[in-house]
Amino acid sequence: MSVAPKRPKGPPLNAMRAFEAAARHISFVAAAEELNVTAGAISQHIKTLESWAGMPLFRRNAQGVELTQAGQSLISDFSTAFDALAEATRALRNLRPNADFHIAALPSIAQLWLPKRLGKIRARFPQINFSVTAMETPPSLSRELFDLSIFFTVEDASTNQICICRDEITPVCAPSLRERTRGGDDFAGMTLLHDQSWARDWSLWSKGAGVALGNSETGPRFSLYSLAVEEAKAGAGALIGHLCLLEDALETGALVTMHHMVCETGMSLAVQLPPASRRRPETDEVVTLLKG
Amino acid sequence: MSVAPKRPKGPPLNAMRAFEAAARHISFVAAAEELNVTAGAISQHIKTLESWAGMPLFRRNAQGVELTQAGQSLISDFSTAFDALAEATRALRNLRPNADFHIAALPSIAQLWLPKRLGKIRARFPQINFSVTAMETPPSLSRELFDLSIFFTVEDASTNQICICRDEITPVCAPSLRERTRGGDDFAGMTLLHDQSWARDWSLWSKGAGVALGNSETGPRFSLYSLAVEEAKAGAGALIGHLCLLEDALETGALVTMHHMVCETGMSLAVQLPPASRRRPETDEVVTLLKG
DNA sequence: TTTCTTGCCGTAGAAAAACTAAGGCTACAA
DNA sequence: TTGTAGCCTTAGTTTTTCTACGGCAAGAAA
Repeated sequence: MSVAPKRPKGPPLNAMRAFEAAARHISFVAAAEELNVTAGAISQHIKTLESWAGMPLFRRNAQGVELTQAGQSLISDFSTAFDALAEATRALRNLRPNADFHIAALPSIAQLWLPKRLGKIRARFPQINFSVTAMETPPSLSRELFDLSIFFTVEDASTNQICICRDEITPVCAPSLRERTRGGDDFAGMTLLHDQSWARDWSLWSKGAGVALGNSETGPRFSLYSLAVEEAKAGAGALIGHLCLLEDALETGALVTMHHMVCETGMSLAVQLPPASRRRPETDEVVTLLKG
Repeated sequence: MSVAPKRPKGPPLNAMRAFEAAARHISFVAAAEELNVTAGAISQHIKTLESWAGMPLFRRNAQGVELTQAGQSLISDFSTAFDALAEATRALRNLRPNADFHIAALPSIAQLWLPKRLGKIRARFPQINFSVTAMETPPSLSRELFDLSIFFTVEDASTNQICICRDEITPVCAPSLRERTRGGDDFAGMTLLHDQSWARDWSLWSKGAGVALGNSETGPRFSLYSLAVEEAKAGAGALIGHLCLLEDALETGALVTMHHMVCETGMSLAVQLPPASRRRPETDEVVTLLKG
């Protein structure tokens, strides 16, 4: 007879969210990072959903996943739904008058560029808690609860993006080291300091400036740019300076430029905002203070 | 410095779902029923959400809840979001070729009216599992995973509603009891059987037919109409018969009508369908078989 | 070839969330 | 006054969810 006693249950919401994130990134690890869990958790969620649906949604390859036909067909419905849910979440959060203001930024920006501006912003909005989350890749502002993000990106015409300054690079070092190469092009004997995630910087500048380097690959690597900056200040060698990140150090003389050639990387330090409908009321003023 | 290490977390999804349901029904109990949990669970979810938001969303009165200003302002965003999510869920479920087909129906309809039709439907779609869930109030077909519902409702012009027949009532009893009142209006000495949720039936008919009843309130009450029907068959007394539910019993002679007056209740036995975009492909044919 | 790296899987145990059950309170109606 | 309807709270249990860690396969690098 099969008169079921219970209402038919939908799949677990968290599993759906995991699927949506994984489908958007086409990667379990990326989804895991976005949701602040381990990849194993995502894997389990997806499996739950697949068993609920009765068919696989991802094809697992050794070097990554891809969506199956079935998975493909769901992505737009799910994205729409979770967009709407993010909107609702934002509405919920914005009920609170002085909710925390969340900023996402590249670690180097968070450490070297932001503090000075943040001071002014805090002074302007003393009742609001500003919190800064450092991360390597920009979060989706339509999904996550960040009120703005600051990263190096290529400029686009979007009105949600406010460009602060071009990313310009040139070698810098401690004053005590400068004399050796003053005016000349002799980097051969110099220790070159590298940032892990900006490994191409030295060769980029070398090419742009037309200056030959002994070997642009060798030298200590740092996982955080600010560590490399500290080493450079201590006289450990030459560093490719991103000028906008070194305002303070150059101003105080803790670091000095080593060459007159300055190259653009093609990126810009830019503020990214959520869609207009979802912004916090303080946003515009905060942006103004960031620019100033 | 307040450099937060973790990404800002949204509120728990289940709490949001609970809020949405509670806000839609303006009742924790109704929400609990829809979500198949206890009211206590809803209460906690709402509390979680309120503490996340930092302000109350419901005002608790002794005889029910009402939304606060803040709660009011959220309802449309949340409804939109969960509508979209329901859509996505449906898409997910419809991936499976022969997924179960879920029917919601009033208990009396499920027991007395549906079985005969369901037999034909099962014969037509042998590979599909049809399951029937009995409930007192129609589910929201845009939220829950039912493929159609069958209830007594007032007719409306909606294309999602297919009217099967008018609800007509007249007293019935076992043949052995009929002689006493044959042709006459003497219900005074008769035991009147009542259905709990159709308590007004006897007085409705009495008024419509112009027949005085000794006391239309007294007599055994049954929580399920089909129990009352069984009692009536056994000769326990007179029952207000809903003709469309008694086709079988009248045909086989297990019950007979007691009076020539038949009243309409103003309701109709009607099939309700989900929005067109979300229907199962089998739906139209199933409806045809239900009508036939 | 061998070794490294990346990204997913699986499992076991731990942590957190969600749920139920039961008792209580308030307001309204009979 | 009693009954009923609704919601609340708390405690304890069940279920879900997550982490940690070892494994495996494929491509890249040595």
